[in-house]
Amino acid sequence: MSDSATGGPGGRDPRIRLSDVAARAGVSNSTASLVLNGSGPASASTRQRVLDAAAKLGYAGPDPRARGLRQGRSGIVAVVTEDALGDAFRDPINLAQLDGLADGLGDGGPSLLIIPGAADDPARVSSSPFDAAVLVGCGVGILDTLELLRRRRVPVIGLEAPHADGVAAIDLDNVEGARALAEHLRELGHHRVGIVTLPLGSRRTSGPLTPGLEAAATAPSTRERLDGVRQVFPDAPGWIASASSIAAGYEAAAALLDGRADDGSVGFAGVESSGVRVVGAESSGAGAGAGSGSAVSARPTAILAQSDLIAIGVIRAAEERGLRVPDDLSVTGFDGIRVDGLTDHDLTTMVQPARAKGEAAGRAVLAALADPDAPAPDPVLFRTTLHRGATTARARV
Amino acid sequence: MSDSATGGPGGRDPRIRLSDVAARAGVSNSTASLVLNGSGPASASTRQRVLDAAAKLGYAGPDPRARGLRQGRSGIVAVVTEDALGDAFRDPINLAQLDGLADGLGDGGPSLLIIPGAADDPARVSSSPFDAAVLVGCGVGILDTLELLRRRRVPVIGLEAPHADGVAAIDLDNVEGARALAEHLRELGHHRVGIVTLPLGSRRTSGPLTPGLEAAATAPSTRERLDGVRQVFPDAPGWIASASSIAAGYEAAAALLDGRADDGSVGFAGVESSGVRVVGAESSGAGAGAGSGSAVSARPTAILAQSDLIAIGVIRAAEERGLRVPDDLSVTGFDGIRVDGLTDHDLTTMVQPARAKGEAAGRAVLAALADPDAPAPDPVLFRTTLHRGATTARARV
DNA sequence: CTGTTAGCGCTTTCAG
DNA sequence: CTGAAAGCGCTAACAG
Repeated sequence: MSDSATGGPGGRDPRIRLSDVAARAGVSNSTASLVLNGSGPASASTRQRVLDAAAKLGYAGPDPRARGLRQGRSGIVAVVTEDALGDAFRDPINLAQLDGLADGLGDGGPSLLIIPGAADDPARVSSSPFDAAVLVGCGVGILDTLELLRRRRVPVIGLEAPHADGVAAIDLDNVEGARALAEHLRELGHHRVGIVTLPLGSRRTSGPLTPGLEAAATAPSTRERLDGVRQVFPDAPGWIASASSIAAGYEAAAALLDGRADDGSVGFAGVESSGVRVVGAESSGAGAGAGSGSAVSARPTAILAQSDLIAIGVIRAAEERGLRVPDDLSVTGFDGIRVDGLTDHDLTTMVQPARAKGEAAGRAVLAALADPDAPAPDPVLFRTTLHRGATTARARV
Repeated sequence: MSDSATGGPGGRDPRIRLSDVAARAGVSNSTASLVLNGSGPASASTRQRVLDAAAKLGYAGPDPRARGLRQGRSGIVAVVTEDALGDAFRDPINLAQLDGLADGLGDGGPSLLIIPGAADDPARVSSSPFDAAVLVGCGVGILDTLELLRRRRVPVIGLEAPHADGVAAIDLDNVEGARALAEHLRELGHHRVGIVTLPLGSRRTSGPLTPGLEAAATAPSTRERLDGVRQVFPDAPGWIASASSIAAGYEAAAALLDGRADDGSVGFAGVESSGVRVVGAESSGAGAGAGSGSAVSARPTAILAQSDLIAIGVIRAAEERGLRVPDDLSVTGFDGIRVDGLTDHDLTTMVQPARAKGEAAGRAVLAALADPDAPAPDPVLFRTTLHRGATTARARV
């Protein structure tokens, strides 16, 4: 009875160690370790004595730090995002992916360490222990970070991240999805379409989509979705949303519908950028006669939004201007988040298997951990499926 | 030139260690450590040699596991939730808190390890290294986990979590907020009000709010908000939502508006639970005459929802039944998430400083880490403020 | 079946 | 200003 362990909990005594348990049970450290981990044979009596001692002392289990050092792994997987935490997970599609990732890692599997803002502070990945890293939705702003991860000899999985040497890629067929959506609109007779893109890179600037900016886009999904649209509508004007959010979509659509997309980009109806200010239907009433050519009916008849949240914002902006969706304006989204009562509309969109992508990433992590010497596997490509909702209709001439 | 370090990156060679750097620089381990951490004086030339060696070898910095073991801390803070990941962060209010927490921990501060589903699997907290734990939005399902955390001698911060010995509490004045909201409705002349609550405990059951269930509610915020309402409307019937989501709010409101809240709970207008089926205005048309007493106008004139997401679902259910908000039905929320275009309505709600709460938790973590021997500080109480939106109006008699 | 021994990679006294 | 040595708490070989 010389120890005070049976005293009240929460004391200031140091944490109970394995050696304390072993001593009390009258066995060696290693025996205690074997018993507590179930990783070795032990006689029933020894076993019982160790377990009793552990229970009596309130042993919390092996210190994860020490165990991690010894075993060379920490049971942690890092989730690295370029953006700040709030920005990265505001869009439910990312949460769905994260959910899938947690599932894919399994029940007893590693836990998730969130490392946001890697673009601004690459060194963050150097300070915490983890056995693998998953890059989610990153652009090239992540490359510095990637270099550090390589030095750490940590397997890296990219979820719609830039392809790079040694990175196991989980991809989405954004190009085909976006192309199909655009094709859908063309089949409905739309010619004047506008685009609202996701941010082009890590710098969250919004504004008109100029050819220069478009060429320099670095965020993989943004650029791929843009590429898909360009196969159908090579000249459609666009606006860059500042984020994947309803508010950003609203802002962008307002700009597009009010005809502010003529700053160097190709305007609607083939209007050259000759200083002609293209005016939206509801904006000022006058001013639609000064064009250089044919019927300058500037307003788009359809808008392709690069995410569902953006699309909802677009719809709101349209309706606020007295445009009915889809009668006056067709709107498409991307992602297929279950809009869960966000809006009355059944959005036409490309549904992506976000959860499955996350799970695939989880499996890729486990595979890499199981065999660290295996080369990076081939990219896994997930496909989107078109959901024909009620926000697209035949263009009225 | 006997080493192969200048060869291509990504090789299968083991990670570079501090001793490799020290050896190459021709200094001892300790000197190299001092230089690389800037934690000790060194002559300019030594310093330079070490840095050169590190750069040349591509040293990734000290192994966080080893450093953690040695220093007794890991630079990780656990965020523990009772629910699964997706459920826990679907409501933006929780993301806002998390954002605040990340901020409160500061730039060079610890990273966040997400440990969801603690109610189902308390042992998860034993397998990963962390220096402190933040319990967010937990009920009593967390108590087993809490016991493990205590054994680990880890400081614990509770964000609207059950009060317990040694837990630094960051609270919200839910009682007063809910009371004020109810009072607001009463001042507007409402008597027949319905309640849609958050889940009562870790078991996500939805259904009518019976006195028995109400008495046994364990989730702190649910129960406090309920207590606040009860100060004003002691007998108002209610329905338990299955989650804080639009869909759950919709379901619950549908039940309430269709008069399904009479299963043992007190019905509207003082109708005793005598087998009388209270029928909503729009449901079957007939059936309103069989009551035992005065004018059985069963439909509530106001609904108090325990979260904004739920409130949005309530509004949708109401509108779908031909009820105008607020003319036919007043609806209040709770939280004050910026509804960011989710709905046309300007929701009457109690705004809570979610970000500030998270920041406070972050500061509490840092304080506890700085002085582990300090006793748990007094609870910090944040207050809500009433936002009078456009979803409440005077009751029409 | 159990004990002894040797580290995992790093930081931190303490001497020189 | 630098080096030698100790050890964080645990597990994994290897003996007994």
